[in-house]
Formats: sequence, C-alpha cells, structure tokens
Amino acid sequence: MSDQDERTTYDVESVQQKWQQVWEKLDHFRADDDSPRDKRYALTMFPYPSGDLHMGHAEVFALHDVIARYWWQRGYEVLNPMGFDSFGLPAENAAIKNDEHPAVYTYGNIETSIASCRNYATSFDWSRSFNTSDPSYYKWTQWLFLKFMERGLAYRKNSPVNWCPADQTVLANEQVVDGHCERCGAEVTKRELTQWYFRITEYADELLADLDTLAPTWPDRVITAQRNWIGKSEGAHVDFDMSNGQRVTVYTTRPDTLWGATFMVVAADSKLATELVTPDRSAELAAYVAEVRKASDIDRLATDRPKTGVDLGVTATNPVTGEQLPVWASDYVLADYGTGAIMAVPAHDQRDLDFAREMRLPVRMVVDTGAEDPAVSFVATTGHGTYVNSGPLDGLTDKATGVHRAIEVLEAAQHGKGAVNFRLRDWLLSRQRYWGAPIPVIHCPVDGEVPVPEDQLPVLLPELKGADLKPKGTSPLGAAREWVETTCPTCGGPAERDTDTMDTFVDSSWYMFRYCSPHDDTQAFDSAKVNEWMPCDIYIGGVEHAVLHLLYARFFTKVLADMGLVDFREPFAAQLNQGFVINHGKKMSKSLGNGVRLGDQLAEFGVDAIRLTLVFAGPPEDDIDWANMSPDGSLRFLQRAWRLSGDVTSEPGADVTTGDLALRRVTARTVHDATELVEGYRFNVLVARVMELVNATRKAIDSGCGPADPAVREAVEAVAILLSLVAPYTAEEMWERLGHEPSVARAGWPAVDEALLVEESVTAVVQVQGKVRARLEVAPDISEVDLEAAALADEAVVRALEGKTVRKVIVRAPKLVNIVAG
RNA sequence: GCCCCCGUAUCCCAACCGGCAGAGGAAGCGGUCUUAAAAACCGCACAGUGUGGGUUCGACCCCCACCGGGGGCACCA
Repeated sequence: MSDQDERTTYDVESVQQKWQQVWEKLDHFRADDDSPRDKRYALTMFPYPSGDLHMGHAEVFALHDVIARYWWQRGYEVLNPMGFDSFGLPAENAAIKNDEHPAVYTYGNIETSIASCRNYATSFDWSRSFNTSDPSYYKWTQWLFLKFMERGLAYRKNSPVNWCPADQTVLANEQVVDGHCERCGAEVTKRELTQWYFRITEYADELLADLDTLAPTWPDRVITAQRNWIGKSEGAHVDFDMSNGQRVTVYTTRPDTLWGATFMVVAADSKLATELVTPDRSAELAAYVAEVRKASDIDRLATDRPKTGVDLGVTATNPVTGEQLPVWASDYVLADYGTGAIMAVPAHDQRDLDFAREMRLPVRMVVDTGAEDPAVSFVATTGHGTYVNSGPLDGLTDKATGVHRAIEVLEAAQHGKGAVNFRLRDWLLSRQRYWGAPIPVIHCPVDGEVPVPEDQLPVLLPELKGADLKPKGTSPLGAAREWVETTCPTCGGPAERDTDTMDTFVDSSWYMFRYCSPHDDTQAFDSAKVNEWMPCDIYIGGVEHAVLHLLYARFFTKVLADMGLVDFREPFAAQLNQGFVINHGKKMSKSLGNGVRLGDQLAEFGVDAIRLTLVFAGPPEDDIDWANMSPDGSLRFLQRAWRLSGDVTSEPGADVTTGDLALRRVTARTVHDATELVEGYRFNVLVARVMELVNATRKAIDSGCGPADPAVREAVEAVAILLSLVAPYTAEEMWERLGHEPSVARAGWPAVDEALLVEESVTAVVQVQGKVRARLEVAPDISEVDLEAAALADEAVVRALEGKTVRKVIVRAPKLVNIVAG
C-alpha cells in the first residue's frame, strides 16, 4: 500500500480482524441484571440455524443493532440476546439424507452462524445464548406444557386435522396457507386423529382486545392480520327443535333474518349429521361424506364450486314461525366453526341462495332493500332495508335494531340468545416428527393420560438417527421401544410414553423470558428478572410471523401472567417488521438462480459497507432490491468519513466553545435530530444526515475554518459516535485516530448545546397569490405584525402588488407571508 | 369479493402541524489533479409529486373516484 493510499483508504479486512479481537476482550455488551441504569430489552426473532447467515439476517441484524447500540450510547443497560430456534424439520430431513443425528447438522450450523454474527459486528450478548434443542431448555418447555395441562389449557381430542402428506405430520391451522403446507408447499389433506391442543380460544377475547393497546407501537398490518385471524363476530345462537326430538343450536350473525329461514344445513363431516340422519338416508350420507373427505382443501376453498349435499330426512321447527324446515348436510358448512350447523336464509346469504337453487328449495325475502327479489335475481341482498314477513320486525328499517329485536324475541321464547363467535381455533401442537420436545405424558391403561412428574424432566429424546427418522405417518419416537415402554407414575404398572413431539412454535413462545435468566437450572425463568427486563422494548422480525409466532407468544404471556409468574400481559411493547432483500424485483431463490450471497458481498465491500447499504436503502419495512443498491458507494462514504479523522489536528478535549459557529451548529442539529430519527426507526434519514455532516466538515477543513479548529474535532467525534450505530469498525477506527481509547460503542451520546439549535436568522418567504416574490432574512422570534410590515415594504412585493388591492394577508411567522390580492 | 398499505427526478429515497417540491446516495455530464486512468476534490444538470375532481389564501400532505403495485382475509354463516 502506497503512502497516498494510506491517507485515503483503510484496509477493510485487517481493520475487521483487529477490532474483533479487541471487542472480544472488552466484552462491552454484556447486560448486567443489577445495573442501576434504566433497562432496555432489544430482541430480534431468533433464527432457525439453516446453514449460514444470509442477506435477510444481515438486514434484520443491521437494523436491530442500530437500536441496541443507540440505547447503549444513550446510557441504558441493554439486554440484547441471541440464540437459536434449533428444533425443526430441516435438521431432521438432513439427518435422514446423510444418515446421521439431527444434532450434527443443527449444532454445526449454529457454530457457523455465531462466527458469522461476530464477524458481522452484531452487539449480541453471547453469554446469554441458548438453543431450544438443548435439554436444559426443552426441559422447561415440557414443564410449561405440564403447567398448561394442570390449568386445563392442554388437552387431547379426536378431530379431523390438517395433514401434510410430504412431511408426514399434522399441522396447525396457522401453518396451512391456501390449502398448502406452509413449510414444504404440499397440498394439505384431512385426517381424523387424536392430538394435543392448547386452548388458545379461551384467550380469544383478550388477545383481540389487547391489540388496541398495541396498535400505537405495532405495525398496522400485524394488528390487522391478528384481528382477522381471531375473527370475532357477533350474532346469536338459535335453538331449533328437530322432528326426532333433538334440539340443535345454530350460530348466525343475522338473527334478524330468521323469518326468512327456509332450511337448515349441518356440516356433512360433523357428528351432528350422523346423529340426525334418518336410517333410510344414512347410506347416502355416508357416501357423500366419503366423497367430501377425498376432496382436498384446495377444492374446498374454491368458492365458485357448485353446492352439494344430502337431505337428512329430518325437519326442524323454526322457533319464530313454527314452520317445518328441511335439514340438509353439506360441505359448505364447516364442522369446527360456530356450532357446525346453520339456519339457511337464501334471500340474504349468497351461499344459501346458491344451495337453494341447486336443491330447488324455497327463497323468501324478509328484508326489502329495494333491489330485485333474490328469488328472481339469484343475487342475495345483505344491506339495510325494510323488514317484511317478519312478524314483530315488520316495518323496521335498521339492521342493528332488527338484530337487537330478534334477539329479544328469541330470549323471551327461550329459544336462543345473543352470542359472539371466533374464527380462532385451538392450537394443535402435536407433531409426528423426531426433532422436537417430547410431550411429557405417559399413557396408562389404568390411569389414562398421566403427566410425567416434574422431577423426571426433561423427558430426553431417545437416540435415533438416519433411517429411523424416516416419516412413516406415525411418530418416529414410537420405534424406540425401550424408550416408549415405561411405568405409570401413578400406579406403577406398565405404560407407554406419548410419542409425539411439540410444534416448534411452542419452543419459540417463551424464549424471550428465558433470556432474562438463561442458565437458571431451577426454573424456567426468574420472575423477578423477567419483570425487570420485560416486556421487550422492541421486537424486530419478519411480517411472516404476524399471526403464528406473535399470537402464540402473546397467548403464552397471558397464561404466565395468570399463573402469577409475570406481572405483564403482553410480551412486546413495540414491534418493527423489516422488508425482504430481493434481487431484480424478485425474491431471491435457488430455483431462480438470482441469489446474492452475503459472504461474497462481505468479502468484496466489508461488513460496514454492507450494513450501511442495508440501513440506508430506505425505510426498514420496505423491501430492498439489491440490484438497485450501491455497496460500493457506501464503502466510498465510509472511507470519506474515516479520512476526516486523520485531518483533525486539535487535541482531544480541546475547548469547543471557541470553535467555528457554523460548523458547530450543523453538528448540534445533526446530533439533536438523530435521537428522534432513531426512535422513529428512520435510519435511512439518519444516515443521510450523517453524510451531510461529513460533507459540511469536509468543506470546513478544506475551505473554511481549517483542520485545527476545535469545531472540526467536535464534528468528527460526533460522526464517529453516530456511525458507531451502523458501521462499528469504521467508527472504532476513527475513534482511535482521534486519540481515544476503545470502544466508541460505549463512548456515550455527544452533548448538545441547546443554544446552538437556535437559528440566528431564518428565511421568510413572501408569496403573492401563492407565488414567491421575495425572501427576507428575519429574526426567528419576529412578531406577525413586524413580519407583515416587512413583507409589504419589500420592493419586489410592492411591484407585484401594483394596481391590485390587498384582500387578505396570511402570516405564519417566521417562515411565510402570503398576500392575497386582486 | 371485502379490508389495509404504498405511487415524488433515470434509479433508491427526503420533504416537520397543510406553507419555497430536494436532505442524502446511485447512475450521468463537466472541471481540478494525473503522462494516462482510478481514487480524491469541486461543480452541473434532472421531477411539479400515478390520473381526474374537491376543500383551502395555499395540497406530495386532507376528502371523493379511478388506475397501478404490495399485503391480509375469504364457503367463518
């Protein structure tokens, strides 16, 4: 390297090497539980260790680090942990392929990822790291399961469930996307199985209501997605007496249209259908159900599919009209929503109308909306209108009143009542796979489902590998006979262990608590410490977890609060979603061959330049198209900033009050604004402002106050500290060249002299008819009267007003005067 | 089909409570330096804010409609 190069650039690779070693020794990001400082908890969704870090990790870690490092600089004690969500299918599939244990793949990848994180200069506190597949962690996952079981929140039931034929395991509703497996994309089918569930529906109301408290600090789309998913609706339960003596309750959001009900439909695959069907129709029903079961969810989801069904042979009495209604079974009614049965009002529900047409059932309009009669138009009407043929509702014109009145009628007749219903279902948590936390339950022929006693936790996974793990539709754990066969903790007789493992979303539903006391082997977490650190002040992650993980973690927190273990009911006070890193307008993928390898980018431009590029690209939530980015430009800027530190000739601690005022103003303004820019997640603007400061400082050195002015030192030190949030290596190198001890990361936020923020004069714009006619330099505290007088006295303004009458003068001191004339 | 977010210069993006459309970067063009090039430094351009209405003294910003892009929900009674 020539002398000239040394003045203009630094060597990225050697600088990275150098500081990694220094930081290792400093250990300056370790969170102290007993610190007297105010505490902050910065959390990023922990990754699944699938190989090495990629561009997506690089982005989220860079964004996350800005906040964590900012908090340190502002004087907070910061908990900034990282670990790995290390149970899950990819490790298991790799193990099958390579005939090895999933731990080999998992822990190898974890090591690689940690090394990459260190190189990437993340400020994580590795002393708190753990992996969900460690027995010391999943012991407590199992313990929590037992606590849920004690509280009646974990239970087993037989039910049709989502089944992924490729992964050979059941899936939660949340893991089925458009009828496909969220993970592998295979078409999901239904199976009747006995599975474990968490009773998340018990918390549906609270999960929904508390979204309002999160709305100011959570992204809109997450709030909306959760609201939709929980799917609260209000209506009524209506009881129908059947011709066979049974009473069947339906759920409806339109009890006001009960007078227009002309038939009833029950879910074909429900128990209710088989109970109701008359003997002469039962064969037909069975055949129909068999056909329905064969159809995949994909087919079921097609809304334009012709309606099908079977007449069950029974009739139901309409509680308000006394009419006898035929009862049908169909697959357009879902067994697990509402009561699995509906009253059909074809005039005012398109689905019912389609079914009525198909089956030639009567259509009776009871709300006259002014539109054509649905019986003729075949278009159901759902809007407001005048009630007709509806007994006590006749003549009403408002839907809400109609609904209210109908519920009163039903309640008086003891044939129904107002009801709310949720779309949210219970969380199916059993999985027929190996690499997860075993469900800590023993099945005894005498005592039934017996929880494993707490002192026998963890229930360790049996050692299986390679071919033993091949999916065969039942849990691989079943093959480990010596593990399965055990004794009943209650009666001591022979019994078998549950062979399913837990959904990995269980593992990730409580890891943020564990970080507060990560190595405590006496409890899942230390409540006092958790209450000290939590809720997390910021949670950063991908919007793909808007419902899944975030809903589950919220549910867990509420249960833990009810158990008295934590004193808050929401785990994440604020949330930020980062966008994707894409390339040439498309998501990066192997099949498209448009992937950008993080390792290559880091090697070419260095860690700081890549971090800077990702942070500067735009608002954090926006996708970043790597093809539009210029890491090269980022590197040039960093070198430019670094060069400033070599130009400073004043000594550390020089008296800045004598420094160049203009530059001092820019510095003060930049540092002052940086605070709200970071706190508003406007990191891209922050970077732009630092660039501005660098430009101003360059100019001051070359053609202004010169390198010896203390204001230059003040400016460059501010640049180093602000850059420490984004480009830790460059900032550290600058700090050292400025004559300071490491680390700049803990240097503290630059002091701002408030007096410097007050401008000595501002430019006021004078408009005539909205057109700018003059600019006046005025005092910032000029009065409206004085400003107006000055404006009207201005030569250019006078000229513009010639021959016109001033009609109105709007004054917004000190920035603007608008004169309306004509 | 219903709901939410976003459309600013060639590109990525700023613009405070409704008050001069431009902070920053990329690409481009020109200059200084250089034998030359790169780097560095200096400078120059480039849009009237997707479209059409409305409110206002004044609209990128608020309201309505439409177009385009992204996302959520969707046979949930």
